Amino acid sequence: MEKSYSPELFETKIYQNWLDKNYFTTKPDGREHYSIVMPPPNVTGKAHIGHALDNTMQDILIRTKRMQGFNTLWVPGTDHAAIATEQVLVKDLKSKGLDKETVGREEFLKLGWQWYDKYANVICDQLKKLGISCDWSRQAFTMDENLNRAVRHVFCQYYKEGLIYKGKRVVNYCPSCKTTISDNENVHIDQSTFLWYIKYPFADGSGSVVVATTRPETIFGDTAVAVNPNDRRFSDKIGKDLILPLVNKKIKLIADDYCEMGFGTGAVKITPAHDPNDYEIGLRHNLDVVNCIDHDGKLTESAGVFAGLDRIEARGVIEKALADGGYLVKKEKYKNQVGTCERCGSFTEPRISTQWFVKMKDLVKPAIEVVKNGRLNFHPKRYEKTYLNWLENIQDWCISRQIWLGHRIPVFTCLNGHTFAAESDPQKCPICGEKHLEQDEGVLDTWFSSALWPFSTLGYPEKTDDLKYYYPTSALVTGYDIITFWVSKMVFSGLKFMGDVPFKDVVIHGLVRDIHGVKMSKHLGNGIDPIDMINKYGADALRLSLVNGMSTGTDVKYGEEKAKEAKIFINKLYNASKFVVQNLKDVKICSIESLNLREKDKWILLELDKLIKSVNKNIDKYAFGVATSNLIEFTVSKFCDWYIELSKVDLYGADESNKNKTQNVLLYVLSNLLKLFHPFIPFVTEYIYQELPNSQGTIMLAEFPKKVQCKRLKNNFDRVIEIVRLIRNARAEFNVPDNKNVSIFLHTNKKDKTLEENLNEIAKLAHGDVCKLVETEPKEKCSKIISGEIEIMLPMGQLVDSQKEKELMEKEIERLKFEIERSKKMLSNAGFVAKAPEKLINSEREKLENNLQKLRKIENEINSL
RNA sequence: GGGAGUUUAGCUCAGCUGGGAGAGCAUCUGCCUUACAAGCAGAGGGUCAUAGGUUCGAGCCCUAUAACUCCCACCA
Repeated sequence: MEKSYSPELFETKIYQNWLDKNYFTTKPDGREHYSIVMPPPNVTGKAHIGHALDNTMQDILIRTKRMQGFNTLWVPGTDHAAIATEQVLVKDLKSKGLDKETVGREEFLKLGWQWYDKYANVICDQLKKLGISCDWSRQAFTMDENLNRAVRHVFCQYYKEGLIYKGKRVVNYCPSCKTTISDNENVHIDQSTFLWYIKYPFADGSGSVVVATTRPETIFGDTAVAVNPNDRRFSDKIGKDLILPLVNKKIKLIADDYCEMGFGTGAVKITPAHDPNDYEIGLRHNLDVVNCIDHDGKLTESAGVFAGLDRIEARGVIEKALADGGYLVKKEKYKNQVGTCERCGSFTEPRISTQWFVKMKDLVKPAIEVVKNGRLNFHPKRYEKTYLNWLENIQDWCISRQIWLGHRIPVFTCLNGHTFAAESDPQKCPICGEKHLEQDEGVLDTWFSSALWPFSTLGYPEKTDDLKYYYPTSALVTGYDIITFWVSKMVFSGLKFMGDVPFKDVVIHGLVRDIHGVKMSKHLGNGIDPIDMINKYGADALRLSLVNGMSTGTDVKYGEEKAKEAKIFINKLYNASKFVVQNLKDVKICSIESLNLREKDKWILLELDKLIKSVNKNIDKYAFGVATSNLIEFTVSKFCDWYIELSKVDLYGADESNKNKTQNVLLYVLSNLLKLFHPFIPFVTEYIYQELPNSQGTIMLAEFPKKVQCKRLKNNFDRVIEIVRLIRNARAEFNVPDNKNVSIFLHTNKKDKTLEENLNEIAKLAHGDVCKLVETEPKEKCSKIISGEIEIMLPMGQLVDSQKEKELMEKEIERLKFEIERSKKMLSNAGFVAKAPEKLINSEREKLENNLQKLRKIENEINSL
């Protein structure tokens, strides 16, 4: 083994070896399956720390299950992220003085594919550095031809069943991305703005109505003013004409329940083309729909002289015009929320347009059902609420986008006006035979294809063996931010087209934030590049640092320090392993059970057994953070601090039989520990495993430990640990430095095999030149410590300050008295004695007895001083 | 407006169905002991947000309050 832990020396090599040996690829067989589909990152993106977390968690599951003997499949892939990519391409064209239209759709799509091809493997290559064990031979892309087949199949199925319709709606529109976006992608942010109070005079000159609005620039789209039907202030005026300021058009004062009497002035302007509520009101009252903002976000000709103004600039201009005309009553500060585009951040514009929709109400019912009846489980469970809440209030899904990249809507119209959907490009109209067909201009929402991911990647719509064997998948691992976007869509799609849930467990993790809890962003420059971390600390350190101590569903605060710490720990594991390996050169390997085990061996094996059970349990619960803390705690505080230190007595001693026992136990514990650690830190565990004398093949395919293969592990070794601790404490209290050896004398009235067996060990760990059991007190002046039946005597001679000794004893007496009081109080509580479990009462009585005994001994001691 | 989460040591967080408050980092002390100074040994440090309640017993359960965070929602 190399002298020190240097992941850069072996990580890449090991990964290549795994790939070469095809350890990640799999196909259906007779075993039980365990499958995961990777949430596809954007193909043009860079791996960020969130991907690292997401994929590490999946890899932990896959590696564990693989070692447990399952047929494990992990399908990797990428998403085409149409809007984002199109934006980049448009910008690129612009820099060359071109635009989409001049290039043309066909050419533009070619550019798109060039772009996708260029990036196809960038992010996946980055993810490979993490060590993830997915089946790269199945790498998918949401724009792949077979995925397109799935998309069109599903679309046509919906279409046939009347679940897809084309409709006029007010939808969110991003004037910067120039496309419709779904409600999900429309993020509301708080803004400080104003409420403008505008006077709308009655046409007959009988006064006016004042309306309050946050959007004066939409005045040109007003086709009515509404008040509440129960509002007395207006009851005699309903139905009268008003003059629309600046436009001088007549509009009606109408009554509609939507208006709240208490808000603003009680009157609200109605702009059906630019507000979903107003649109509904417009339908009820049969109002005109006037578009006053176009697809560039500029005022239309309906704004007369103001036409062509940008909607945001227009606000000030209109305000001035209104003021000049005497229409502006007042303007007051106001806080509200506005929609912004998730991608580009610009204000979205509710705009009336014709779009394609999927009817959601019925589609979603089974998706609600499976969560309620437990066929699909969220971890942690509380995220079921997010999911259910969204599905129960579902609106129809706007699936059309006005861009060119992506899956084009497979709807065609012939010259005779027949419209139909087709799975493959048709030659003629199926109704009239007309050959001249026009395809719908729009493309589908990216999520339309991602919704099919768990089965489209397995071959759908073909009924493949993969699909039969690996579907439904076992778990989906993703962030909570994507539950409504994606998880819900996969669930109803899976249920609809496969007749079963797409996965049984949804494992939710949080966002990775910076060390102060702030969301990482390019803008703030607080992002941490996972590839940097890998280069500096190794992939294992990155993985461990992301997962250790995390709890599912909660945000992770992450700083470089954590990777550093993780590397320090792995270094410790590495060094411990190096120690073991170096001392196994002459080992005669035999089964643990065949050895005549000593107390200390049983002790570490029992601890290992507890660890194995806890790791298994916590991986099953997706509590990876608990599993790693337990692993680390065992490694450092049990294996390194105690067993390895104890082992030196035998390894450097003369007794061959004891040496061999120790060697075998070391080997057994270490190889089990490595296996348990492997899903979390795959590289270093593989590296070390290959150095072990009993390793066979890769650790990846070794059996994941279920329990220690040995019975009768009960032991009393904790007593030895306790004694060592007491001696160390005493030494520290009396300022006896570690490099000064002191003899250790133990006295007990009972025969104590554990002690007899471990005298050398105690001497070694407590820095004694010798450790002896004695019948009587030695002649030297000793400091005495009581541990139950055992008296520990340390002849520290002149090092000991008897005053100090007395103080310590008094302190101990204080403590004991306090404890005794406490026990007495509890035991004299009638309620406690009557109702508490017997076990607890007994242990309390025992404690009291012990403490009383100790107290007597120490009091004797202090008196004799 | 609706919903969820958080509040425990100086910092970051564990604490599973209620039975004597934990870890890591940081701080202090001693040690270069032949796996590891990226280390070892020891120590200090907490009214478990607040107020009530249930219970023999509450960090944990119930009720209210406060602060912070997030998600959802069409109040002009």
